[in-house]
Order: sequence, then C-alpha cells, then structure tokens
Amino acid sequence: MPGGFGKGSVWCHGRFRGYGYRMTVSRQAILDVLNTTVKHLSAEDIYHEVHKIHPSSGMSTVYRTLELLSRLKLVFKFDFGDGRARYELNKRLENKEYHHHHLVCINCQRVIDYTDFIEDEVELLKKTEKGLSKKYNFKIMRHILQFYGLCNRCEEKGKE
Amino acid sequence: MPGGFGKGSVWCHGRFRGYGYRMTVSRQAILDVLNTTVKHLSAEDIYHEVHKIHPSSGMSTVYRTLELLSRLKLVFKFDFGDGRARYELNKRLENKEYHHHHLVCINCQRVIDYTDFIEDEVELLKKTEKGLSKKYNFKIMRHILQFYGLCNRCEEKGKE
DNA sequence: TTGAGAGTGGGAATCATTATCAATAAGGAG
DNA sequence: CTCCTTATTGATAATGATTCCCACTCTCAA
Ligand SMILES: [Mn+2]
Ligand SMILES: [Mn+2]
Ligand SMILES: [Zn+2]
Ligand SMILES: [Zn+2]
Repeated sequence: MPGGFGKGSVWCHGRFRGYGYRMTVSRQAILDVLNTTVKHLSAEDIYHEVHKIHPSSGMSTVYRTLELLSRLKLVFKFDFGDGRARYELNKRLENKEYHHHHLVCINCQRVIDYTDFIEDEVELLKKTEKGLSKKYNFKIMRHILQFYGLCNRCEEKGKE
Repeated sequence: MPGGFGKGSVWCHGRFRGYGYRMTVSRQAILDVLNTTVKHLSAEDIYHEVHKIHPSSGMSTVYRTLELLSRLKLVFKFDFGDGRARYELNKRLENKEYHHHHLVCINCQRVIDYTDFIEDEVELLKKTEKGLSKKYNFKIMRHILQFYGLCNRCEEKGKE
C-alpha cells in the first residue's frame, strides 16, 4: 500500500489517541513496517525499513516507539538469544490474541511461528500455573516457551 | 569446607583434564562458588564471591570460565530478562539430569526452581517436539520454559 | 490559528560482554 | 625436582545494543 497507511496503523491511531498519545509520521512509519512484514525484526531492521519511508526518523524514536507499543501490548518483544530484541505486531484474529510460540534456528536465526499443540499446551500451562501459584504462592503473569534447534536448510548443510 | 575443594570441583578437575584443559586456582574458585550456592548468580556476583577466595582473579577469567563450563555442559546459562546472564551448576542427581524450570519475580528478580509437573511437561514437550520436527522439518535441540510473575513478598507489598 | 507540552533526532552515556596481548603458571617429559 | 611448551590469566580497550539528554519541532484541542 504505497503512499497510504495500513488499517493496522489507522486502528492504532485511535488507540494512541485514546491513551492521550499522539500519532506522528515516525510512529506511523514504524507501524507500517511492522504491519507489512511477517518476520521478527530487530530495532535496527525496523530502523532501516523506516528509513526508506521516512529518512529523517532516528534510532531513538524507533526504540522509544517500540517501548511504547510494547507497553500498550500492541507489539510483542522477544529475545531469541542472539543479543538483540525482536519485535512483532500483536495481530489479533477475531478479537482474541493470536497465541503462538517460536522455533529458533541456532545457526541462521530463522524463526518459525507455530500454533500446533497450543491447546494441549494451554491446558498443561493452566494446570501448572494453578499448581505453582498455590505451592509457591507465586502469581504467574506470563510465560515463555521456545524451542531451539536447526532448521531444515541448516540441518542439510551440516550433513555435508 | 574451608581450605579444601568440594567434590564438585574435584570431579570437574578430572573432567577438565579429560578434555585437555587445565585446572587452575581461578577455575577451582569459580567452581567452589557455584558449588556452594543455591542461587542463580550473575557473572558479577560470581566475580565478587571468587574475589573473597582468590582476590587476584579477574572478571575476564570469570566470563571465560563460565563460557567453558557452559560448553562442557557443566553449568547452565540462563536469561531471566534483566539484561544479564545467570549461571547454575549442573547438579546431577544419581547420574541423571536435574531437569527443572524457573519462576521469576518481575519485581525483585527472585528465582524459584521447580520440578512440579515436570513429568506432564516432558510428555507434552516430547509430543510437541515430535510433531513440530515432522511438520516443519526442524531438529529441536533444546527448549526454554519460564514463568514470570510476582513472588509472595512482592504480591503482598503491591496490595498496600 | 495558536500554544502547551508531547515527541523528535543525534550524539553522548551506560553497561554487560568480548577481544587483545604480554606475562604467568599448569603439568607432562626427562 | 627442573625444564619447557603452551594453556591460561589479568588489565585494559573495544564492542554493541539500548538508554539518556536536551534543545528544537510538531501535534492537536481549544
Ligand atoms: Mn512470532
Ligand atoms: Mn535453577
Ligand atoms: Zn537455519
Ligand atoms: Zn519478588
């Protein structure tokens, strides 16, 4: 959608205003970048993409905006263990969260989203959370589950 | 065990030699520190403790040794999301790994080890790993599961 | 249209971790 | 025990992601 703004950012526009924040060209550019990718971008990745749309935006603004979006739960922030954070727009399917986890390739850093076994997982986690909350008197607020390994391409290369 | 070395480090001594590495006073001190704590120490924590035993050891050696121990699978390295790595000796109970996960307090950083529901978890993870390996042709090598929330003390304080 | 103040950019600061390198010390051979 | 090779060390500099700072700019309700 060249020249325009995706519905994501339009929606966020209202969201920002509702919280008393302002919508700016930098924020729109960042949202557009996040909205038109399926990858898990780092702050620097986003900065480079934003730079194509709006060259005068700075790195500080990218970090600040990502921090704000995380706080508003509009983006998720992930750590895949390579020393830099990754960000992903919180895309909702029919009003409910798109709960998914990640397979991370320890060789090429490729990240695969998956939702398989999420039902079983949610069930186990619910049970675990309940048990742990009671036993340790600990109020669980969120969890992380990640698998690390080798993607098909890297696995093949390793065999040579 | 003042003046001596715990069996952990003696055992590791042989382990090192077997790999062609040398056992040094710094490495012994680091192992002793890890061996006599139940906490999840950062590199700096370890450095300070080591300094009490062997004041001339430097930070570089702490990092290098932890890196080596991680590679040899003698210690586990964790990221609890506060910007610094934590380390824990791989204590084995009767020859098998002590598989456990963590509850992390997002307020005071306290970490609780738990093994509850590990059987169910291992079962689910095994199933998930098998399914994901096949579907995405991805070779899973390890996983991370962590719960974040508020410990009893912080939960209480929050209510005031 | 305007003004209060939210937001910005660029450069400096922070801070955990790594890299460098001359000096040291582990440990096998003799 | 002594010697010699070289793995290891400690001090310090370098790195790199993220945060801080502050004078200037832009948003938007009135
Ligand atoms: Mn994802
Ligand atoms: Mn632990
Ligand atoms: Zn790969
Ligand atoms: Zn706490």
